[in-house]
Amino acid sequence: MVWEDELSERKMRILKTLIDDYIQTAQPVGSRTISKKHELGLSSATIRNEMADLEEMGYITQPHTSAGRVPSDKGYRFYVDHLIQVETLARDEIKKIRSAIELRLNEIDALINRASDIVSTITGYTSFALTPMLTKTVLRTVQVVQVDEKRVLVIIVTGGGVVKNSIVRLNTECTADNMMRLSSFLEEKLSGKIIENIQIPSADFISREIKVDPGIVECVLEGLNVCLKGTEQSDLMLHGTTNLLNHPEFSDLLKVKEVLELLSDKDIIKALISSTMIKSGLQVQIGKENQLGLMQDCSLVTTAYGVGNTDVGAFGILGPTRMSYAKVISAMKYIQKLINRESLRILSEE
Amino acid sequence: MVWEDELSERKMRILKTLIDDYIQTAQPVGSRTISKKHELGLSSATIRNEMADLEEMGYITQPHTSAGRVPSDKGYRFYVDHLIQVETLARDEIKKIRSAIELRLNEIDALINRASDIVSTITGYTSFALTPMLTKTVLRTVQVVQVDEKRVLVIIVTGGGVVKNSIVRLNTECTADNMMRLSSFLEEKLSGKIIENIQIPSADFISREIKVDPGIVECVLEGLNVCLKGTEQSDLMLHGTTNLLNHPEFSDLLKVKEVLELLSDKDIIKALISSTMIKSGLQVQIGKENQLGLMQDCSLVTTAYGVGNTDVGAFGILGPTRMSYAKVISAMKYIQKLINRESLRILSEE
DNA sequence: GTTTAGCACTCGTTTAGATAGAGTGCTAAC
DNA sequence: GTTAGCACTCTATCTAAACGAGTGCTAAAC
Repeated sequence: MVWEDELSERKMRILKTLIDDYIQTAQPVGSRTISKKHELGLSSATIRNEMADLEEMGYITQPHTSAGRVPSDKGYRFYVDHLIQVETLARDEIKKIRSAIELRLNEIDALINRASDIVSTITGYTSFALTPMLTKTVLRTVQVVQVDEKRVLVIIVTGGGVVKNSIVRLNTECTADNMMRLSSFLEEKLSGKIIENIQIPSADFISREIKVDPGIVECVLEGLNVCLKGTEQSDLMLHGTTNLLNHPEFSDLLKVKEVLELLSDKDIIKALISSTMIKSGLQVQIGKENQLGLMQDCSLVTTAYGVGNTDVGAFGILGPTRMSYAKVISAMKYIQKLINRESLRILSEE
Repeated sequence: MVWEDELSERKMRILKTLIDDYIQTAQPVGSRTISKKHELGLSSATIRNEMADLEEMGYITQPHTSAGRVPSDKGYRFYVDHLIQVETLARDEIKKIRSAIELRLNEIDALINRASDIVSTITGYTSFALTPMLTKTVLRTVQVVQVDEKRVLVIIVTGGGVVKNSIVRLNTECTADNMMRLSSFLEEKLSGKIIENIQIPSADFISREIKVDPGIVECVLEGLNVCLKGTEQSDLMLHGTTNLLNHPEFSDLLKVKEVLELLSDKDIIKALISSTMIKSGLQVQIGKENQLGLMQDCSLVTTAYGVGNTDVGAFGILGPTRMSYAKVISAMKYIQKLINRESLRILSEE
């Protein structure tokens, strides 16, 4: 096995040209094509020799003897790590993105939804987004509201204007006055705190403090807990699922079905994305690098977004291994920057 | 053109046999197949004659000269209206349905979601459901809650335990006391009423009545309106989208893409279903009978569900024209009955 | 030593023609 | 009215041949 450093300048140029061409055409690329279409000033024979080397090193492969070469996962990896030149987005693409993001939406979920949508239409692949975990934002308000004699509604408003609520059934009746006292007690003790740091006082303590039946307090706290738990779950959004079908690698119906079925299982996709959130910054998973056996012909480009220095969610795009990495990466980076800015505005106090 | 009444007993039997067979095999059915596989006691030649008649009358067609016959839309229509024998569900299917529906979910949306899911797995087609319009249920509670100096949260709880909320920004600061008065005023005036009958009092009137700045009242009422509007919108749920791909009529990738794209446009599907909600009871739209050009090879079986006598939502299944109507219809009827019963429990006062 | 032209060879793809088979309509007999 | 028989039609499948893109190797040129 030869070291990557030993890839000569020329080999790298040839590899890049080959991958660029393959990304465009989806057809195995021959030596003649490379020497003709792209001005390297080399004959096809020379390129043939170099390609034989590249194949031996594992960067490219031959589908069969008399076909051109196709990049391997290792080839793509090298391409993404060293050869890619970041594309600048077209002016109208930038405009599209900006106008979509800068609509001054007041809900963070809507913002993320929109961002995911735009990134899928611009790249032409499938995009997904994980709405933010709100556990790192502040709790703005807690309120307990009576619905009828035996049911109350617990509501919290988090930073980002996201509202979570939960209806709980009490085992004994409760007066409006009691509820009010409980409500303002919780409001006073909890609002303004970072959600994940919140320690809910014990039901007994509260009960003594404000003279409300402990059973009732217990139930309400349970509802509150559900609300707080709700801030941990983030929703998955998908856009442009059918974009996959535009690419020849999905011309096999069986494969299409497999992938679409996989995509409709939100839990799997969530797990897949969450796992990439550990490292921050943009990440590219090429082919078999991702965990899912069924998606070995796909690549995943993901990035976390956040507020200040804390990542709260992630989004990314899914496409065939032969994807236009340059374009995808540049679009993602740009959108991520905008999201970070906007979410800062929404999630932190204005 | 011959009248439908003139279809002889024997022609009807042949038509039914043909459609039954075609539904199973998806292959054009020949005269020999009919005479052999199914005991009509007639030779293929006789059946050929009858089939020629049926073709002339428009119930069946020939894809090409030397192929068997295939039911036309008209044929399916006659089949559904007159020939179908309602299938009884298998015992384990009934069990599946019952245990899914009778989980005693407390939110109507979750119930509908589950029902839609189960109907898609049982039939093997794609199912969709429109969550109920809640405008005909009572408003249980209205509450106005202060989030910070300049923002308040308006919350309503409807019958069925569905909570809608809206955050509004005030143009002037507001005291907690004012909010409280406004909140209890609205609660007193509006709660207990059927939502669609609610007439919101004018801001001026309320302002005079409880001595709160009219600008503030105005803003809050706007939020309230958003909440009430929210009860009119029903959500669309889809299940088993990829089931479509199991059927040979969707072996063409282009068609698959078209249909999937159509399905991902929720507004179009909503409109499609809503239009069938006008008539109550189970409805079957066969082939070109539906409005959407792209879905001319599909059939739609829909039914409204409701509480008591008022329909509040709809659900249904989408499959190829060659679908197993008997099975679908029996499953749908059964589930509809269960939903009606359950939703009555959830939506009306207990 | 590197590059290139030339050539034989491989192997998948396309094309055309032949074949098989399913199904029909019609006629004549039952 | 029903059925057996037969000629005919048309599609789907199979086969073989031609095609062509691309390679590796060798020997000559730079």
